[in-house]
Amino acid sequence: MWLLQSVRIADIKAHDGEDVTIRGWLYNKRSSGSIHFLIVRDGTGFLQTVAVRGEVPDDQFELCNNLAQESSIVVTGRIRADRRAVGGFEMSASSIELVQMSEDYPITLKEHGVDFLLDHRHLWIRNPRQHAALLVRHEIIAAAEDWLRNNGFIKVDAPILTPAACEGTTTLFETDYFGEKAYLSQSGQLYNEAACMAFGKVYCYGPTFRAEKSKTRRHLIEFWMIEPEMAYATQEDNLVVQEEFVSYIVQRCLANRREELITLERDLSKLECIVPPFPRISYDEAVELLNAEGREFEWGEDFGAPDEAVISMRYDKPVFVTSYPTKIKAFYMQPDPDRPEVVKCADMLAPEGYGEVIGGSERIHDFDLLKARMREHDLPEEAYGWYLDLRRYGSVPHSGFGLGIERTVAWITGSEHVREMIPFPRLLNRIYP
RNA sequence: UCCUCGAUAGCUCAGCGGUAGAGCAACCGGCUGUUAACCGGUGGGUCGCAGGUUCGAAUCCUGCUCGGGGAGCCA
Repeated sequence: MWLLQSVRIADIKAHDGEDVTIRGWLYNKRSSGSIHFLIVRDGTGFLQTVAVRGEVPDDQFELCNNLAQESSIVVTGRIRADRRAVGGFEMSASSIELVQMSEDYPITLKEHGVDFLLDHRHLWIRNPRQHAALLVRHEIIAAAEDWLRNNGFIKVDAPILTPAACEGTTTLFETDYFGEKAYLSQSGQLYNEAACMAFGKVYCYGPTFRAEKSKTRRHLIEFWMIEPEMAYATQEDNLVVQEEFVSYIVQRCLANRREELITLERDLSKLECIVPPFPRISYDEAVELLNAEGREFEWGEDFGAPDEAVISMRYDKPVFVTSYPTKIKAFYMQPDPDRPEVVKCADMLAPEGYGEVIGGSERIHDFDLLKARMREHDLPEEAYGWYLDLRRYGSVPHSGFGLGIERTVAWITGSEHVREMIPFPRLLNRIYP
């Protein structure tokens, strides 16, 4: 019964004046002859404990001389407010019990290189900044699921092993499925479309895999996506849902993870203004804008990262870029009936240059049109028979989108790189630890 | 795949033709209010790998390997 009896450092303020026991690890130590300052972490926070010679048993005081970083210890003592302690509270220790002595913990409090830290990711996640970012990630996922649940979406998960590509045929991880080829999922969307015809509003949350040789601060080989899909929803409905959804997530992080955002030195004013409605700009307007900025961009090309940055930097909220050319978008996107050369879609670009966090569209609901588009894209009809069925039995206009979790975490935490936004990143040529 | 930068002590780096350095970490000692504590001492390196130039290479040249940043690719 340790877990239930222990006090969590996160709740320490409620125990001012009480004797409590903390079960944790030694984050750092400062010693001064007859006094030791032990900074203990327990997974929920950090607490300075003070061990004074004479106030703890002598053998335990001597133990502190040799106590190494990340040794596991159980500390008991009285909690009291003290301005000299980071966090405003500290513990006067009465007993220090060693669980296991750590030896030569590799990650020191000084600077380290990226390669070294990634090789020690299993330990790096104990670091305060990494810890804070992953707590924000947790909040983002919880907030997203709460919003969807509260708005009538049913969680219907999609398979990871799939018989055919959801999108283009490049960049898939191939595996063997009892003698047949199978691929790791790139999106749960096609299955979501089936599910939304059964449940109305659905979502899936899971990992997706891209075998792209991308080496940028915005790309992971394995990343997580949350994908809502709605029957009888137009692209206009889709955009309203997206701005409500994303605003809720941001405001929840501000409310519940303010301390972590402060640890990460995030400028909170940049998040406080994230409320609906979000600005919208059409692809056509974006092209004009880029040319006005001197980037020589031709209609029909896809935006590169620098182009997205130019567009998003003009706004202090996420911006929707709508109506992309049909040619550069996925086969299932609904062409605009008045202008078939563009589709009813939108990418949501996060502010401050964080790039695309959402891609969404209205899907084609007409059987013949979908079949024609699949032929244009050379997709094997036999693998997509079930998908075409959805246009055969009660097809209706429907829309959906996918939110990339790690890019969203990077934006909300104000972080440089998505690799630190997931506990164990899979990167180009890196699958350890 | 392309451009670009890099690889020296456990870590972060300096040294850039004349036989290897610092800070931190480790270990020993000192200190009753530290905040990446501080002060003194000790140990620790085939200078990524393979060739070449040179009297002499961590240092210059070539190739390779690995990594960073960027581009491309990328709902």
